[in-house]
Amino acid sequence: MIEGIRKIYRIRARRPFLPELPEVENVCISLKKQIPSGLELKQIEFFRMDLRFIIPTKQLLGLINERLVTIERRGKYIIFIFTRGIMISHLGMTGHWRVSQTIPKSEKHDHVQLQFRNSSLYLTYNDPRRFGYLDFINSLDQLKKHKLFIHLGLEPLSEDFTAELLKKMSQKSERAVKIFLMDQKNILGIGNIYASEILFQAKVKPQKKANQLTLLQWQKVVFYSIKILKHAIQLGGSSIKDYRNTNGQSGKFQNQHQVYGKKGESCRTCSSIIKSEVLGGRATFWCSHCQK
DNA sequence: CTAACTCCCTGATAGC
DNA sequence: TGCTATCAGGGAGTTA
Repeated sequence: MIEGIRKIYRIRARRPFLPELPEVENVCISLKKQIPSGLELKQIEFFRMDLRFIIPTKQLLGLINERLVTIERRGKYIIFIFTRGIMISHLGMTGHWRVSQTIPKSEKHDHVQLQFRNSSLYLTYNDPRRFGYLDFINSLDQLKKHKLFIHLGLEPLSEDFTAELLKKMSQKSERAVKIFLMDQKNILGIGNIYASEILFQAKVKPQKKANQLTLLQWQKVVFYSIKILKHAIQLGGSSIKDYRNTNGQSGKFQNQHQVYGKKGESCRTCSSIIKSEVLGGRATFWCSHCQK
């Protein structure tokens, strides 16, 4: 029993912060709260340029003296819209932004720092694994043509996200439905954790081929995608409000996991043992009794 | 065209 | 105590 508890704590402590749609949404919400629109960018400092891609430093420096208009999310991307020019941020696996009201104490893996005028507000990008990246574009029109955005799929919290459309999109796909869900060309923002959780609630086995799901099963996938993502946004929103003091690692959503990271534990619905398997190179968890 | 595989990177962990 | 090997994961790039 005690060994079981120890095991759970070990897994929780080890679990990294994985920015999927709800986490990125919360980052955007807290950034918007802390950085009032209209602030003018005073300075950008680059401590290193080699993230996932080389940061276009010259172009980003062009944002100096521009005012921040707003911050938006597209899938897992954060879009900082300035009066002239846009900064795109992807957090990869371990990226996070922190806001401080005073000169920030430098931390290991800080890569970029923005300073705003007349408020001594600082925005620092930290990313240990450097899977994240920053880019620059001139306007929102260019966003649609951006090579990283041109193939992006459905926003799951939009009206386009319907079972009928998913069924149509998956008609020819022989891939496992979990891989289909995680493919950003199909749906935005669903990562490894939420894919397992959504399929558990929808009672669909992750290995089932995407083109073999019935309309009813797609309806369940859509319903629980929206429900779980919204729920996770709410929980993250409540736990991340002291965002500037944290590095984003403290969300409450992980306490809601039914299957992810629970290999060998009992299913909360039927008490069967949760199974685990690597699918498409990613750890996958499911209940073979509940999910067909 | 689709799908599968490889690789990038660091910190946590296991094994010795 | 410290060393080395292994692994996780988003997703672009490469190969089949």
